[in-house]
Amino acid sequence: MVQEAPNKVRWGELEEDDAEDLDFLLPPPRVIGPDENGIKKVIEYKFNDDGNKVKITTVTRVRKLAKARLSKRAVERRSWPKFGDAVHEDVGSRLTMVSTEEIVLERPRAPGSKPEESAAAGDPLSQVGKKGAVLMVCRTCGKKGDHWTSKCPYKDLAPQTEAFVDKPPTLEPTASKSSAYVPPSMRAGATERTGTEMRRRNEENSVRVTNLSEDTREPDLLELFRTFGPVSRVYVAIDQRTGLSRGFGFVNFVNKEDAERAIGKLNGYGYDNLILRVEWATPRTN
DNA sequence: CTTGAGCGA
Repeated sequence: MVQEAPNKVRWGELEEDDAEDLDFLLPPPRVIGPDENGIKKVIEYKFNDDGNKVKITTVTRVRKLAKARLSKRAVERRSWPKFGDAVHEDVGSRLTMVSTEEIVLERPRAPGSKPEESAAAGDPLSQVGKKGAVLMVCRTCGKKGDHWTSKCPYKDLAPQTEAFVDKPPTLEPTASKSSAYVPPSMRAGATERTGTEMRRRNEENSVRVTNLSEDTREPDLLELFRTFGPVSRVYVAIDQRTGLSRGFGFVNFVNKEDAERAIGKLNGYGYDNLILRVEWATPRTN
């Protein structure tokens, strides 16, 4: 007869899978080292298949190579105190953490914000749409109520820096305080020229270039034509589907004489193993 | 063979 103590473990009844549950009965594993020579000892205890307690000592040698790979600075950093969000962390020895702080980026006119807040009170353009008076504002010359950007008489003109040097705007006494933009045609000394004349002149200075090689781009055309005088625009027709050049383009000159000379010199000119055709362009049909 | 794309009421 065997008297059973209530909590006594009966080895024979143990399932194999439950064996690990008894690990708490074993002494805790001990780690010794690594010492000067890189020798590290791990002593742990296990139950063997017969249910007997055994002591297992594992001796390993810490690879010197890994030690050598650490830079002096890296070793130094290990003794630093933690900082940032990692201060409250005790995971491993990590010094830093990815910050979870939220940083809000300000966008001008973010969706949902009130546009009125950003509009200056004294800005005349802020009144656009309120009174319904000024609706057309040209983005090229800034003229209000006159024309859209697409119809601007100055849109094909090259930036004329010399115009400001040669003819500084003579402001009328009443307007002397304001620094309002004065279009070149309104300035003192400007030659008499109506808007329609300017428009027509610039359309007519448009030169058509055909028989371009496939890989000719706008910068190439500009390089070729700018030797004759200031160029206000270059355009190479691109096939939207293939992205390749369609073999023709346009060059607009500021001065008609330059365009004439370019036509005379470059028509029949060999360019990229093709013979260029350069002639006046007929106005675009809209 | 061959004459342009795309913005706002």
